[in-house]
Amino acid sequence: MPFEQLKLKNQLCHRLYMASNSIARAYREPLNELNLTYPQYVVMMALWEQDEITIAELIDKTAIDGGAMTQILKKMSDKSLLAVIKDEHDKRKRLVQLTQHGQSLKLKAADIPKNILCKFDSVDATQAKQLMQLLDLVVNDLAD
Amino acid sequence: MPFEQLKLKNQLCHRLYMASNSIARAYREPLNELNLTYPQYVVMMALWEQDEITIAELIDKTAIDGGAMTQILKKMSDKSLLAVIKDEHDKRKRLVQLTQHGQSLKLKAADIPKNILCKFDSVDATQAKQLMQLLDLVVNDLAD
DNA sequence: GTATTTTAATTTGCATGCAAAGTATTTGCA
DNA sequence: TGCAAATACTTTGCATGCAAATTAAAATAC
Repeated sequence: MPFEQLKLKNQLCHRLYMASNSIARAYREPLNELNLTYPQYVVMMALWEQDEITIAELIDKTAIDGGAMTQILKKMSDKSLLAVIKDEHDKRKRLVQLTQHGQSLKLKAADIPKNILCKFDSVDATQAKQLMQLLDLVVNDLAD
Repeated sequence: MPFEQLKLKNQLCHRLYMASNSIARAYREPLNELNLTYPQYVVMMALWEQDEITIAELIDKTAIDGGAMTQILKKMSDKSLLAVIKDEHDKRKRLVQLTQHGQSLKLKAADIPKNILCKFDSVDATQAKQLMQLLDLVVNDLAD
């Protein structure tokens, strides 16, 4: 069959595109209640794990684009979720620090993962873990 | 361990986010040579499979947002890849039709999938198929 | 047969993702 | 010491993804 490799049903990239958009869409409602967008939620998760890190470290952990990160942090700062402060040791760097409000939001977010997971009727824990491992392989192979 | 469910390393959504962005980034270079963006490439693949379909069908096949589709088709039309024509039977609908140029681009695109696949050192064909099946489960479970 | 509802697209406003250019510091090296 | 190269961010311009409002036409209801 000619051009079989160009059919949409055979494209891993298109599956990833759809799956990524689908799951981001699924997060929209619960995140709206926290007044967070999905990338902002990712930033929050990174900071809940480790607070007061540089923007570069945040970019490394989240894989969010640097140009976008500046804007995202500005909006989050405007919402008093975090503050961006100067690093006195290296004035090129800036440190990101959660506010009390930002820290306290962790409690309200705690139920979100479970509420998303319960939408998966066909994917059990084993398959989810397997999926994550395969995605890690993809990401690593494509890393510069 | 408290809040384990909020750690980035446990988030399927973040894996999908990174994998989807990574692979879209990998397509950028080869697609630049065809003067196509990734969503435009998806539209082309859909049309190479079946030409002269309605915008709604194209949205259904590609899972591209309707609002974005209008803009994408306009740009592709400006590049003479396709034409959007009225459906005489139902004046609400519009049909998308590849131009000769659009059709001929299929030949130049034929090698792209292979060139992307060869970047995957750690993912063999079996794993790729498995990954696609798992992604299909995710997409189906999250479908409205 | 006309009003209501549904369907198909477009438009608008906001939030990224990304490449490329620009700015401020710090490093490293001659 | 002095300056080129590397770092850490920010800014800008373009292309979506998405929700919500809008427009046009067809399908249904009464």
